[in-house]
This record gives sequence, structure tokens and C-alpha cells, in this order.
Amino acid sequence: MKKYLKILRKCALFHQIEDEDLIIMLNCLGAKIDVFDKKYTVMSEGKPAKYIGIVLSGSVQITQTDYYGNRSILSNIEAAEVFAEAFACAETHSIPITVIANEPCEIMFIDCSHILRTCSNHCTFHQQLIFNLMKDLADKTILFHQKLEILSKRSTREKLLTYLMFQAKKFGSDSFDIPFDRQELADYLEVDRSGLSVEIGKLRQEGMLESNRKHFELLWTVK
Amino acid sequence: MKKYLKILRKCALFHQIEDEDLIIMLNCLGAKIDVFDKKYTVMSEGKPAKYIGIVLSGSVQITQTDYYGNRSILSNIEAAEVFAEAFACAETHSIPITVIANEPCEIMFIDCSHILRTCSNHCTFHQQLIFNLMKDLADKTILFHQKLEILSKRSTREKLLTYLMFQAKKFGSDSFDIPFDRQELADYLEVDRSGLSVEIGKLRQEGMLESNRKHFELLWTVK
DNA sequence: ATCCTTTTGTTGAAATTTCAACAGACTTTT
DNA sequence: AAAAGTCTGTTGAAATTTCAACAAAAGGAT
Repeated sequence: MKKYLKILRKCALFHQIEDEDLIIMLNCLGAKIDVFDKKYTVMSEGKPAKYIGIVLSGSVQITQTDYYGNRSILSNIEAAEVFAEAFACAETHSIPITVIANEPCEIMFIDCSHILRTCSNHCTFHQQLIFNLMKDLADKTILFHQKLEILSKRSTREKLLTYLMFQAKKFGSDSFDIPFDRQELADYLEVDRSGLSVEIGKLRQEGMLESNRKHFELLWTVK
Repeated sequence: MKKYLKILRKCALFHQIEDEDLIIMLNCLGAKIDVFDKKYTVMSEGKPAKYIGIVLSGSVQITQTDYYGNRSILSNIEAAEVFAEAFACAETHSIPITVIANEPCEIMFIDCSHILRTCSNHCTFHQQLIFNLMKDLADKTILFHQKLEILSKRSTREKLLTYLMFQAKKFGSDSFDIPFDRQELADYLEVDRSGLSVEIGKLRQEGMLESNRKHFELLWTVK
């Protein structure tokens, strides 16, 4: 477990918890670690919403597929980030999402019921953990709110520009890489891939941006 | 404050907190109550994200308006429900939403910093409050997730059907009233009002549903 | 009961998105 | 280094959505 301390310290869930305490707590919570190869399913739709997932290395995609087979990508989760926490905390019976490894991954799973019901040992860090979980959920809500703002735009162009603006804000720079290829970006923005390519081409022609595959550079000033 | 106990007891934020304790806590937290007439602004975009709002009577709409003046409706908040908690808990500097009263309303405001930083009196109920807040945020995330599922549908028809399905599930019945008129429903589903009316007409003709203004009855079996 | 206002449904034209299919560029594998 | 596979950009046609404008229906006020 110790080899993961470096990344776990960066995880918002464990803010303000000392290394030694963290090790004790993870034992107490019965944390388990699994590894997954690229494209493997980390969690699948319909399964019980029991576990919170924490990405220790690699990254995963949160996806949803409807009965016509249309994939939609909800979000991309990087190392040190948490996923599926809302379903586990809300004690939903089953999760409505599928989680796929983007690359070889190590994932930590924690049974959420161990977090929600204070353990018999009365870890003193438990209250801090719940507080951190609350902060994490608030941040997730903000992120979902951003995604709603993107999807609420009516045109492919506006969806794309809104997304790029949020990314620029996130990275604090007008030059950044996105974690999606074209098809994935289309599935994230919920638009047609070819239409998206056309729109990117137009923006390039208009001098609004430069882009090469996953790299983007915004050339219009975000005041 | 006592006259609001009946509704406050129904608020998820105060689960497992006894009446007497609740009164003490609300004082401790410096809760304030304001009243608003129909269509008045309860909170406006850009203002500091300091307060959590609780609807004591009436209902409010969470809206967002872009620079072209397109209104989008994020959600409808009924009595005993909470709003703006995510922005306050995540300590965002300003809120990106505007809250409008649907009808005459009484709203309780609590400065979130009083919740996040345990007060000097060390109320014992404080930990319970934070736990409840976490649960509430998890539930909100689920709701946002549902809205994302609606907006991720590509056609007006599918957005509408997905919304109606969630409503039927929420009310546990195929017959229910929605809290929106046509224009508001269009602003919630992020589609054109006239196109929405056409789609409702088609579904009626196909025998999929019956509807009259805000009342809907689903005639296809959700297995 | 009548007038005034708001809401809903309709329609046709314009704009946009989706779909399917393909070619060229780029990667990865052998 | 060649072959195979994946990703991106293009294109034209079909389907859908948006927009604007108006009429009918419903609700409120006097």
C-alpha cells in the first residue's frame, strides 16, 4: 500500500490526513486494488453501486450506451481522481454507467458503506474523510454543471467553443491537449463526428484556433 | 422559527436532528428568512456563492441565460428542497445561475462557511449536518446525471420521452403533472418550443400518451 | 359576459445536424 | 520497411431543428 502514498496524497478524498493515518484508515476501510489493461471494463452498468473508485495510475472514461448503441462519454477521470462516488453515496441500487480503462490502470476500490457507517474502531480521521467526500461531491456537481452548460448549447460550434473555453480555464492556458480523439470528443459533446470535424476546420480557417489532433490553441482572446 | 419546523423536518439537510437541536443549530448558523413575490429574483448570477438556499414555501426555478438571451432552465426546486449548495460548498467565488420565484416564496439562507468551519460552540449536530449535506450533494449529482442523460439524446422526441420517463419514475405513476408550461419545458429540454409542441402532438396521435397542458399520462408500458 | 393576456398548436422556409461513404494521413504491428 | 489498422477531414443527400409568424384556446380581470 505504501507505494501508492505519493498518488493518494494528491487525492482530494484524503486531504488533511497524515500518511500513517491514511494507511491505517485504508486497512480499516478494506480498500482493494485491481489492475486493468487498456480498453478493459473497470465497472459496468447495472452492477450494484457499492464501491467508490480511485484512479492510482492511468486514466478511465465514464461512458453510457443507450439501446441503439450510441455511446456517450460523461467524463474522463485522471490519476488521483475519484469516480462512482455519487452513486455509492446516494445508495443507488445499481450504477447507470460503464467505466473503461483508457490505458493500463491501477484502481483502488473502497466499499462506500464502510465510509457512510462510522467503523467500530472510531477512526478519528473518519470525520475528515466524510468532510472531504462532501467537498469532492460539491466539486463533481460543479463539473456536471459545466457539462450541462456545454450540452445546453444548441449548435455543434457553440458546444465545442464552450468546451474549449472550460479546458483553457482548467489549464490556465490557451494552449492545451484534450484527453479525447475526434470520435471521443464528438461522443462527449453529443454531436456528429463529421460535423465536428467540419466545425473545427471552419474555426481554423477563421483564425479562431490552431489544432493538431488532440492539441488545441485558442487564438481568440477570452477577456 | 418554530412555525417552519414542519417543513424543515422534511428537508434532507436536517435528517436525524431533533426539533430542539434544530432550532439551536439554526440560530448558531445564523439562518435568515426572506420572502419573495412571484417572478422575483432570489439569487442572481455573478453574486458571491456564500449562501445555501432552502425553500420553505412555494417553489423556485434555477435558470441560466447566455449572452444571446437564451434562457435555459436547470431545475425546479420545490418546498423543503435545497439549492445553490454545490457552489457554496465548493467555495466557488461567484454563482453561475439565477434563481427565480415561481410563486410567492419563503426562503431560508444559511451562510455555508458556518457549516464548513465547525462553530466555536461545537454543536454535536454539526457532524450530522455535514453528513446530510454530503448525502444531499450525492442526490443532486444523481439528478444532474439524469439531466445529462436527457440532454445527451439527439432528438427532441427522445429528450422528451426520457424526461417523461424520469418523471413517471419519480412520481411512481404514469399519470402526473410537470412543473413547466410548454416554453419552460422547451427551455428545460433545450429544444425549440414549436418543435416540442409538434412532437407532443405526434406522440398523442400515435397513442403513446395523453396530455393536457401540464398534465401527462403515459400509455406505453415502461417494463 | 367581455376584453385582454398568456399559452399552445400549426405551418413553411431556412439553417443545421446526421448519416454514409471514402480518401488521405498517421500509427502500430509484423 | 511494408502492411494493416486507426483516425481525421470531406462531401452530398436526407432528416431534423430552428425560426418567425399567426390563429385558436384557455385563463384572468373588470
